[in-house]
Amino acid sequence: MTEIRLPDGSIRSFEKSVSVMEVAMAIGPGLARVAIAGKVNGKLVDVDSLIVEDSELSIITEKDPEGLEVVRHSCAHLLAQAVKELFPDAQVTIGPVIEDGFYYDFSYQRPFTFEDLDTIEKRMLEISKRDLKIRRKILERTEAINFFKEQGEHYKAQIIEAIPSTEPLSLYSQGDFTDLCRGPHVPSTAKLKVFKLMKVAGAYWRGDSKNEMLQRIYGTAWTNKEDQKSYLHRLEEADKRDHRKIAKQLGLFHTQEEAPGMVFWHPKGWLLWQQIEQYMRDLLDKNNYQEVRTPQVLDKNLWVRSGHWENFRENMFTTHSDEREFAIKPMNCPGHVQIFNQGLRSYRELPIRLAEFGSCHRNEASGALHGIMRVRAFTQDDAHIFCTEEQIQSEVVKFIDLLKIVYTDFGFNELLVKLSTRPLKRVGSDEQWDKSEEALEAALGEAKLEWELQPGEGAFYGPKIEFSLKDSIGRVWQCGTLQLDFSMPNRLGAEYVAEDNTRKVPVMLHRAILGSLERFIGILIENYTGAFPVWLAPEQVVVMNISRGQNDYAQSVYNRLKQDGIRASLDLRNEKITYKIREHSLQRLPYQVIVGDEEMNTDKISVRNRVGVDLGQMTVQDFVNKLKDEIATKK
RNA sequence: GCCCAUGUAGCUCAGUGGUAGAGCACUCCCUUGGUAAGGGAGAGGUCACCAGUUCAAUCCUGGUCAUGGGCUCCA
Repeated sequence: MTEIRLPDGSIRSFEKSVSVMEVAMAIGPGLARVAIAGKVNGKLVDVDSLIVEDSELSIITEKDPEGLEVVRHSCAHLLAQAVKELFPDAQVTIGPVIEDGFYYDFSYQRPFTFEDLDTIEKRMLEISKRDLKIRRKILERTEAINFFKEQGEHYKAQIIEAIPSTEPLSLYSQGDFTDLCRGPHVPSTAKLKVFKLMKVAGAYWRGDSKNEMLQRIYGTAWTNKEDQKSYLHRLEEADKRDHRKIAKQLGLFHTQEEAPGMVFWHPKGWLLWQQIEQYMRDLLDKNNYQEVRTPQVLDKNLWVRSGHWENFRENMFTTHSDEREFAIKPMNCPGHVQIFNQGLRSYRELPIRLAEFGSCHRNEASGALHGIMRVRAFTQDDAHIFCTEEQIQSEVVKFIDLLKIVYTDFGFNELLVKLSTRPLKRVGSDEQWDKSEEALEAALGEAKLEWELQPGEGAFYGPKIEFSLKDSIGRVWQCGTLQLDFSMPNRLGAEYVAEDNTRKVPVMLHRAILGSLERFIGILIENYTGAFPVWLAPEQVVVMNISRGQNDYAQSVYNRLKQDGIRASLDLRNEKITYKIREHSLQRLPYQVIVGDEEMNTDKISVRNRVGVDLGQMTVQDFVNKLKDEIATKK
């Protein structure tokens, strides 16, 4: 007797062992038709796998998130099969599920082309139509290795050798194609109908640049056409938001060959930057930070002492003068410690919070650069808090409070938190790491945040908390960070006089809310598609005349707006009003002010907003009040 | 850094082994027009850079630089 408990709580009994599919049949033929996999006691299995003891079972269909994953995984196999049929010399390696799809890495003598992708995709459809049953079997280790070696699949053999001998080795076959795989898979290739190959790219075997470069084919897969369509649509929408494209259209900044990874900020882009910087400056001041400024170039010796020379050297630009070697700062922390070190500090002064809009340079790999999201010269909203161990928790909590305010003000309402612990390459003793990791956990608890653990992802000098935000189309961006450092203050000789008159080393918290201003602005551009809220918009209002007769009046309106601190511009060009409206609309200006004879005669203005709504006539003062209200509330 | 793709006017992009074209933008002229493109004329390019092949290279070949997509989501 085998008792199967279903998700609705009902129990079905079977004479003996029963397969997932048999249970589905027993429930109903409709369910059996759409069954893709089963979840037995929380573990995903194939539909033909046998249940030998009393278990909890849910039948997984296309409607379940797990079902979609299984479909994607099977699509990866379908891709591999198609490639093997078309290019028998290609060796298969791995083919996992990723967000929105899957990929498969192949070893092949030449890169795949877009034409190949087309051919492969057609073959995949064809194989899908063949309705090949997908079958699982378990093999002995040596048997499996020999099987793949005979097939010339040396990567697969390597993979097996790396699998712990305690685990069973399962193989999946569909037609003539067999792949090593943990599974589960859909019961037949016919279940795979909605997929699309997206791109080819090089990828190192096991992600290590010392290994062979494999050919990776990316695909997307869905359980129905509508989902795929909406996914492709989302990609298009994201593409429209591309900060590089919008920045060009709006004249915010540019980059050029002579300065790879560095940004030329244009007047409008710099205005946007300044809004953000000034906003942060005010907030930091209110929260008892003190702003400082430290040198760009510092003697190599200091970087040796700080540990950067050993741990970060490959990312540092260096220079020299006479016989001395210098490095351009990749981080602000050593500089801030130098300020802390001036004079004898008392515990009474702590915490000391030193902030800097610190301009840093890091020599990122050329292939890592990306628009202004990943650059070599960037500015952080950086600060270092020097405090006692007892103060850590409250400082972390205060920081989190501040960070929440900032994200909300910029229009981001969802916060994701990760705690990263000690990496392999690190400085400091294990005791220090224990202590610092515990302190961060405690603070997160106090701030009542949900968080995720990332073991081994900490900085070399301490554990860290990473704060990510979600943008208007659901993309996640990691921006804020808080890193605990028990090590650098000691290395750089920072100390204070404690209450008991002994000398103690302060704890240092590295922290940023926006991260890199460059990247944050990139995120803002994409989040708002360049249509910034009034408080951020580089140009808030344009004043336009209908015709020449109102030139002086338009000029006076413009002057009044400027007097009131509104970022206005004046467009008196000899063009039709429709033409001007179109141009400024494309520039995403929040408001357009139109003045013709009517307005001139009544000393009013006509106001039009960004989405084309005519707000009617009003006085300049009323308009200014409206704008000031929107600026103050950051709408 | 590595793999692939791309680099033509300010922008977006066509195009060809015989030294290049469109639209928009720009300049000038006409037009002074009430809520997303009025009309005309003109100017503008060492076809990323450096070599090579060729009678001839923007186009073919090689290299360099830059940009874009990937490169720790392990059977």
